[in-house]
Amino acid sequence: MRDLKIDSAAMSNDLLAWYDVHAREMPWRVGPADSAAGIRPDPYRVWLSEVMLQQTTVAAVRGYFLRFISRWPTVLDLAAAEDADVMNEWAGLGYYARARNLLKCARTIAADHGGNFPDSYERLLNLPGIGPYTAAAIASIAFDRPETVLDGNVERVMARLHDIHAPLPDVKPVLKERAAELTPALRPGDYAQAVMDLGATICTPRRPACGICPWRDPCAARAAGTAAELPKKAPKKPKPIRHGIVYLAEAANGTWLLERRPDKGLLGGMLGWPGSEWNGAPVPAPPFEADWRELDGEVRHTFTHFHLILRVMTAQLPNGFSQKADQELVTHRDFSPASLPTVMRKAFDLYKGR
DNA sequence: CATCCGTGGTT
DNA sequence: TAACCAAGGAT
Repeated sequence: MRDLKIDSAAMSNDLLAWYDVHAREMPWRVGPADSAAGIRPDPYRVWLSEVMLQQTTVAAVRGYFLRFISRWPTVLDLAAAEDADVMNEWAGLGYYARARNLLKCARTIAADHGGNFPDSYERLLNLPGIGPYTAAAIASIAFDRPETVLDGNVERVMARLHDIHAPLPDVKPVLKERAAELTPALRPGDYAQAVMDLGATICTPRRPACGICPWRDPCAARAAGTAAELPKKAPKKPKPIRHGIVYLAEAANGTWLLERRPDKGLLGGMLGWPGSEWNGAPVPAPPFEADWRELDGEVRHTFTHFHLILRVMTAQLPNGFSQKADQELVTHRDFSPASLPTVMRKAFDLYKGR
């Protein structure tokens, strides 16, 4: 097996040359020309975008990022925000622990770091919501430090470049080593984004465009004809089907009864409809006694580790209803389906379209 | 360390 | 349509 170390400088140069021409435009990104001239992006924007991009596509993030930046232009603005405002703005993006940790992190930056992000991998790693990937991404992209990012793109590119057939996630440390060998001392931030752009646009999961890849010559999987089947992954567990019942109660004046879910667990910290537990055989749990009517149809939604089928009940919210601790009466004026997690919005859509 | 944690687009 | 996939982190 040839030693890629010998060619690593040439390879990173080839990739950067490709990136100089093909870098994708993103609202949080400083283009390669400006970056090469020494202009760094705002660390706040890099951090915000990287957290939003965790397990999430660029297309889905773009609008959320622009709305957050518009509403909270600096990390100090975000640190001073109300919890509910941030959670409402995050609604629909998923993985809601990210939003809770985002606020924790912003407040830590404000209280302990004078409003400035630390510029080293180690100190970034200590902040809530920042793991190995995000710490390396911020250190390299915002501060141009030669840290190695390892995300799904980089894993795929390295597995193919070296024709590694051992399955993820066990092989991850090996891929990290291979990636580190290629990380250049010059323009490491651009390099990090270049590898990820390469994975997103050319070295794609299916049907990689090997013919136009800047690394087509050194790629071992291309030579072996195995690129499309890499990286190998451990088989996934089947998703069970769970059932639940939600209760939509609207008062005559248009006020809705909602519940703020506990911070931990599924949809933690988000607003939702009162309802049963979600399991094999849900026990009805109406929030008040009434003549509940079941809507035709059902809500189907798939979470990370289970499928959910919801029955939707409706009744009129009585005048003078006194809510419990975690319940909220949201007036017609304040009610916005967009501030609900998607499964809850689906239940509302079923009601609206009845 | 295995499990938990969303969502929308693509194939 | 069911499965796969995406700029992962916390516990």
